Amino acid sequence: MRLDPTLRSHVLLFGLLGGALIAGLRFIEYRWLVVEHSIEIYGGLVAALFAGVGLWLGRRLVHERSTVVIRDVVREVPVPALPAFVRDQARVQALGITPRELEILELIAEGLSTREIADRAHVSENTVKTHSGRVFDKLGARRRTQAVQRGRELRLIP
Amino acid sequence: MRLDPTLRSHVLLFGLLGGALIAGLRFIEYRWLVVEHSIEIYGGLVAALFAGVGLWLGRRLVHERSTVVIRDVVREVPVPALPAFVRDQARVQALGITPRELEILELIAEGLSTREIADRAHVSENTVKTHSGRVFDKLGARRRTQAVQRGRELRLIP
DNA sequence: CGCGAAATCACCCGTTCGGGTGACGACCCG
DNA sequence: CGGGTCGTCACCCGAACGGGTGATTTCGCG
Repeated sequence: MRLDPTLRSHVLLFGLLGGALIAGLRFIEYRWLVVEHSIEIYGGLVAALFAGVGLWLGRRLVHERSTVVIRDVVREVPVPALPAFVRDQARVQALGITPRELEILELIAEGLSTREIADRAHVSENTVKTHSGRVFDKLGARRRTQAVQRGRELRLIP
Repeated sequence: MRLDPTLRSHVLLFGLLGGALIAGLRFIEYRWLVVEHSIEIYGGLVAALFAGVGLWLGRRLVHERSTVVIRDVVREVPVPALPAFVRDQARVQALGITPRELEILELIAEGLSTREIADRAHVSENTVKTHSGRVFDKLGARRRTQAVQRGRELRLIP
C-alpha cells in the first residue's frame, strides 16, 4: 500500500508536532514550574492548544484542493471534500443499470459529447447512443442534463 | 441574532466540557501529583485528549443532519455535510456572468429543456438560448452538461 | 446445448442544441 | 446627452441528440 503525498505530509506533520510537543513541554516545565505556577493553568493551556490543533486538523482533513483550467488560466481552488462518494449499488441493480451504461452516464456527467465518449470508451458513437438511450430510459430522463441530475440524486454517480 | 438549536447545543456542549475540564484537572492534579508523576505524562495525556476532542468537534461541525421520509417513516440521518452551498460571488463577477445567466444555468443544471426553462422564467425560448449561449461562452463550455460541470466545480451553482 | 443478458454497431428521422448575427428598449453612470 | 450593460426577442443553419428498430457476438448459467 503506497502513501500518497497528502497522507505523507500529514504523517510528517504529526511527527513534527510530536517533536514540538516534547520540546514545548520541557520548556514550559522548567519555566513555569520553577516559578510555582498552578498546574491548572498549564494544563488548560495545553488543552486549549491541542483542542485547537485538533479542530484545525479536523477541518483540514475534510478539505481538498483541485486545479481547474478556464480560458487557459490554471488555478487551484479549495473544494469541500465530498466525503468519498459511495455508489448506491442497491439502486443500480433495482433499476437494472448495467456497468457499461453506468460508465457512459459518468462520462456524460463529465460534460463529454457523444463523440468524445465514444473515443474514451473505445466504441462507436452508435454504441454510446444505445447505452445512453437505455440509461435515459431506466432513469426516466429525456435529456442528458436530466439524466445527470437523476443519477446524482440517486447516488449512482458522484 | 437568534441562536438556532444546533448552535445552542454546541454552546451547551462547550460549557459542559469546560466544567468537566476543571473538575478533571483538579482530580488529576490531586491523584497524580501527590504520587510524584512526571508533568510530561500529565501534559501529554491532556494534549492527546484535547487533540482528540478537537478532531471530533471539527468533524462534528462540518456535518449536518437532515430529516428524510422513507415510506412514511420520518427519521433523522447524518448527512455528509454539503456545507450549505455558498456561491463564489467573486468568480461570478470575474467571469462577468449576469444574474439572469446564472439563473438560466441553474435551470439547465436541473435538467430542464430550453422550452421548460422558457416557461419557468417567463421568457421566450430565444431568450433562453441567448442567455445559455452567453454563459457557455463565459464558461468555455460547448455543451449543457459541460456548462453544468464547470458551474459546479467553480461553485457557481450547487 | 440453448437461452438470456450484455455489449456492440448500424440506419433513420425528427427534435433539440449551439453558434452567429442583428436589433430594440430599459437603465445606470459620467 | 451618449455610451455601456443587461435583458429581451428573432431568424438561420449545421451539428448534436433522442428514439425506434434490428442485428450480431460473447458469455455465463442451467
